[in-house]
Amino acid sequence: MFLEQSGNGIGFGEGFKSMTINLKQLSKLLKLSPTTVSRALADYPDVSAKTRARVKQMAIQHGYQPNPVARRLQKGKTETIGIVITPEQNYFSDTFFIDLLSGISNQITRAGYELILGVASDEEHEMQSMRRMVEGKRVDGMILTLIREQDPRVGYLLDRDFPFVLYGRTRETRPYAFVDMDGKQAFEKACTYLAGLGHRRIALLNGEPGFMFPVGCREGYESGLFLSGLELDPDLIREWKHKDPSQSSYRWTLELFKNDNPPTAILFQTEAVNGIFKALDELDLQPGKDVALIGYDDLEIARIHRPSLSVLRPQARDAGQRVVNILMEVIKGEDPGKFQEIHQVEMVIRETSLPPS
Amino acid sequence: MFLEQSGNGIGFGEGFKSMTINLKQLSKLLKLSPTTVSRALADYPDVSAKTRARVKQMAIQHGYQPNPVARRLQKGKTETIGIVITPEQNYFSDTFFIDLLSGISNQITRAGYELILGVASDEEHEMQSMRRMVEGKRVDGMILTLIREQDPRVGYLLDRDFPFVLYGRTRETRPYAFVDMDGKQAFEKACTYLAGLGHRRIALLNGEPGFMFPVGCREGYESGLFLSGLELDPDLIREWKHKDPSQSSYRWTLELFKNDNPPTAILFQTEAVNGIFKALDELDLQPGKDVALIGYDDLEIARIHRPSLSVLRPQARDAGQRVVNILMEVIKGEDPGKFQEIHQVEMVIRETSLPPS
DNA sequence: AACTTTTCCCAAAACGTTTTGGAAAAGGGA
DNA sequence: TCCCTTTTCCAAAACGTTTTGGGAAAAGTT
Repeated sequence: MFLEQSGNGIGFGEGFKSMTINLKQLSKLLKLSPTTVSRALADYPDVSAKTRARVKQMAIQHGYQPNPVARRLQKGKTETIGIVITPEQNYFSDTFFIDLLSGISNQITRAGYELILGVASDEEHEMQSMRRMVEGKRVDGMILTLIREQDPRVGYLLDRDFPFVLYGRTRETRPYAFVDMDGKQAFEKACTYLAGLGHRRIALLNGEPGFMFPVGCREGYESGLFLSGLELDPDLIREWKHKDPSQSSYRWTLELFKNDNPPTAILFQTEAVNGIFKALDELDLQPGKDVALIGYDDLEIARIHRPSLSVLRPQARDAGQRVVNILMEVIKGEDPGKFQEIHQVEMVIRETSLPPS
Repeated sequence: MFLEQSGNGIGFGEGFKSMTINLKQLSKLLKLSPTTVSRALADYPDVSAKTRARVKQMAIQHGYQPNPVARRLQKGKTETIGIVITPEQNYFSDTFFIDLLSGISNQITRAGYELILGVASDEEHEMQSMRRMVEGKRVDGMILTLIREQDPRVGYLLDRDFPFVLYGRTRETRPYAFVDMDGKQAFEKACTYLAGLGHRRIALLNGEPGFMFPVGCREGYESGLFLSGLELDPDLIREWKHKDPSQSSYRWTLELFKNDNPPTAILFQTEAVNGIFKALDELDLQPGKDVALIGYDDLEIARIHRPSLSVLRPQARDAGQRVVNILMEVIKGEDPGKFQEIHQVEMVIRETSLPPS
């Protein structure tokens, strides 16, 4: 027959046998060297247009795809990006993280790369999972999410010059690449909007300290108050817990209204909305009517709820795509410091942002 | 110096340079052949205990780890498992899917394998993403979730004898491996429990047809009614939409109570709980008091809500681990038909499963 | 002492690509 | 016709492992 090779090739047996053709077989079919076939497919100029066409046609006909493992070995690249998620902090709560992941996956696939996923139960395993990827030469680059103010992962990767991009920011003086949402600007916008409606007592139910994203939210809140000529009242700031957003936000909302001079509006991360709704319900306060609400992240519940929740909406999918594009540049050797993007956050006014009654 | 090799090895330059040692370098350090070092590390019996110890010690000292890409090429395995998720059906809604993923990731890492993730926006891309993995020789096996009654993915994989395991089941006569939750038994249990409390009008707000899991739920519901001597009333069965669980369940709940003889209890998937709560609220019915509720899946909201929601709780993490263990067997060549597991589902009685008032 | 067996090690091949460094063939200009 | 380019192809090496198929030395056996 055509193929002299024995072990390797067309033949059916027990279990899964790859029925795909490899380079050597294809080149034999074409009566060309593997070199030429490889170069033809890679559009090198030193192969004639005629044979290139012939090669490509035959490759398509036989469904030839270069074995990625072999290519990776030769190229010295894994063509793989790593990401580690931690379910404990329920980050996955809704569409937001999935949108991010969707954007990431999308671009990675487009580049012909692979996304490998680690799931870690806590900070320690998170680091462990990342080290396995990095030191085990399993990935060319890392994507980091849910960044902490002091984040050991960033130092680790910087120390060994390993390519990575943050979704978020951290406190680190050395330059690194990141894509972040402008939480500050978002909260400032929401705060001045509410103040513009006449609200004078605006509360902030913020994310847990230690993580970086609440920092920007608070800055924006404070700046918004200032721009609106309002005093900052520490009694109007509370922080919910990541492990248990609903419960903690529930308790803190009740707390807020024990105040002699309670808030007429609350800014918060939408994750915490269930607890807030529940507390308001108990207090016989109607969301939107008695208390204005603006959440950060446009989760399903925000759209569904009646009254529907006004929100700040980050474009997570776009951000995910940018993260990957940047990471590819960094992997190529570009200076990470060049890639520091802060994305604007849109405000969606729905039914819970009325003037005070 | 020690190493004659030039290109490859200890040396710092622009970008990331692997500072890890490879087999050849390690063997030179040990004055042994690469063969022997490799075999020593793999615990072959044909290397003396003394040199084995020496090799291992040196390997640890230099942090040697075999390059996975090279090993994969030689072994003809990718050491990689693929999974494709579809955010559109908001499957990710809460802890359930993450628990599953956590169990999966856990076992995969333990086996030294990798989990690669595809994110697909719809059925078509889902298939496309899977084909890329399978035909591109990027994985040794696939894990499938969110299975449909007629699921083209299963036929595709069976046709080419490619190893896979379902989390769930489908309508397919050829044998295949799966791990599924006993939704039937769960709903039967819940239904008879409610009937035992005296409920005579028990409604089912079920998942969308087309997917497989609502089938078992319905069977269990019907069987539970039968065992309790209750009539099946088609008016008490409704189906919410995957794309929009809260909205559709909200509408259907309102509908249910337009009935002349409205239900006193509802069985449903916890995903749909927000809509149900909202509808009951509007109808001035108190969950648990006026209407008993039992949900399928123990999401955060179920624990948080007051009254807390009685639920059927699948052990998703365990199931994830089993899926991987089974997949490893199938990859080894075991008959997939041998691995068909149906896991029991626990019932957690909380505050919404009281007798009718 | 002369075998046989066991122990311990290794050179070479293989996995499937891509890259390197030519070499043969074809074309062009005198 | 001869030399010089350009075009077109390819053999061999390389990527870093594991496996194959011995082979030499040491240990037993008679």
